[in-house]
Amino acid sequence: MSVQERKERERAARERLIVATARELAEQQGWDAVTTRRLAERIEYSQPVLYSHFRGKREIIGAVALQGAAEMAAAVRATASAADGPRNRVTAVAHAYLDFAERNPAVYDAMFQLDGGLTFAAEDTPEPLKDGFAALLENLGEVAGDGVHPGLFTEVFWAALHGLATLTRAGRLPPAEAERRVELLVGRLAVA
Amino acid sequence: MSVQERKERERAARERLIVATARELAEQQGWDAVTTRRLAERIEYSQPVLYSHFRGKREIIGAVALQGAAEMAAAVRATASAADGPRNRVTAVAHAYLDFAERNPAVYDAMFQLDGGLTFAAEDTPEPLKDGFAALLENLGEVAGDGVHPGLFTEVFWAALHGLATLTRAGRLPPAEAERRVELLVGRLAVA
DNA sequence: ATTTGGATCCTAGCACCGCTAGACAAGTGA
DNA sequence: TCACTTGTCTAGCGGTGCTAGGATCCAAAT
Repeated sequence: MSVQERKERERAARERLIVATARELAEQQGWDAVTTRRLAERIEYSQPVLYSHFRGKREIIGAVALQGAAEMAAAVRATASAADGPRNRVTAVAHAYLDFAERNPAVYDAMFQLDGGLTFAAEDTPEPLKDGFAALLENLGEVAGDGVHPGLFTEVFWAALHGLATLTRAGRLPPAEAERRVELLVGRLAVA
Repeated sequence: MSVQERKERERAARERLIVATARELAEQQGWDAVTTRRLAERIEYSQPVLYSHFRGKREIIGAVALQGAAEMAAAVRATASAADGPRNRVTAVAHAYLDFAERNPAVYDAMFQLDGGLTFAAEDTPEPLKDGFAALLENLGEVAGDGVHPGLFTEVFWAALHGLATLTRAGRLPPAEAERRVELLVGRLAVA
């Protein structure tokens, strides 16, 4: 059985290599540059090998997105736990979110702009995605205010952050005043 | 000179036909289905004709985006002018914006998700885009609150609407509670 | 030790994409 | 009527995601 186990290990390692390489290539040159040919060449296998791990390019994007969701959840939790008081936590979460989006634009695209074939807001939503939302909920729910459902509040806050992240990065908003926009958003939405 | 004028008229008409057909096709089957071949076939000309009007597919997307921006600005102004009181106007604007995004998903994509080669937030930004932002500013600026720059407030409000629009349509947010999210957003952000 | 069978991987190719060079026809002015 | 410009089309380039079918290699069975 040892032989089979080794093969499975190697196969899993190659799958991780594919995802990591796709992510790396996307961050370096954008998702348009992530073609199945280039990706195959980088991992030093032929194209069809990709399709023995994933149904297609979409699923590779989805895998990068899941990895990103887990990292973002961790980043949010780490920043939030270092802040004291609900209000400071909210500010910290907002910054952690926007920083992640800015520092990992390709991963952020995989999560929210591209079609990774992932299901959101449903029962069969993959765990990392649910957990990413949970990380926001944990820290934002406490400033939802009386009579406001924490989940709903988190959705609105998240949507606002998402809007800021995407519009800023696409050049729709001047980056200079980013910090003041965050302050305004947190100041108005969060009920201390 | 009359012959030349007629030709110019016909040429302008054909250009409008291209944009209208691209938009129609995108709304019917999504932007992925808008290929230069299919588009050429629908307007009953060959592919190269498209390139005598536009530099490429990107510019066609941009033309649809500009058309959409003008329509959205008109929709926002029309809805806002029918509401009395600053607060009602803000709610009306939010609904007009989200309705437009929901009813014209392909146009909204052309404006904000796809690359139409347009410049935003700069001097050489095309007029319809500036005017679209102006339409928001006119109605949102009055509820920015003391000491808050109306432009900055509008940017934040717009970002929030954009986040709601995109996340909802991409299935990231359950559509059921859309109305309550708008209420929460307007209630918190707008200073009466 | 040899053979066999199955897993693994690659070469080659399909249909499609955005885009363009160059041939061809149609209409204009002399 | 003839030359010429203008407009349009056919054909094709290099690229895309994806897959069929054959070659190879290696573990298990004889």
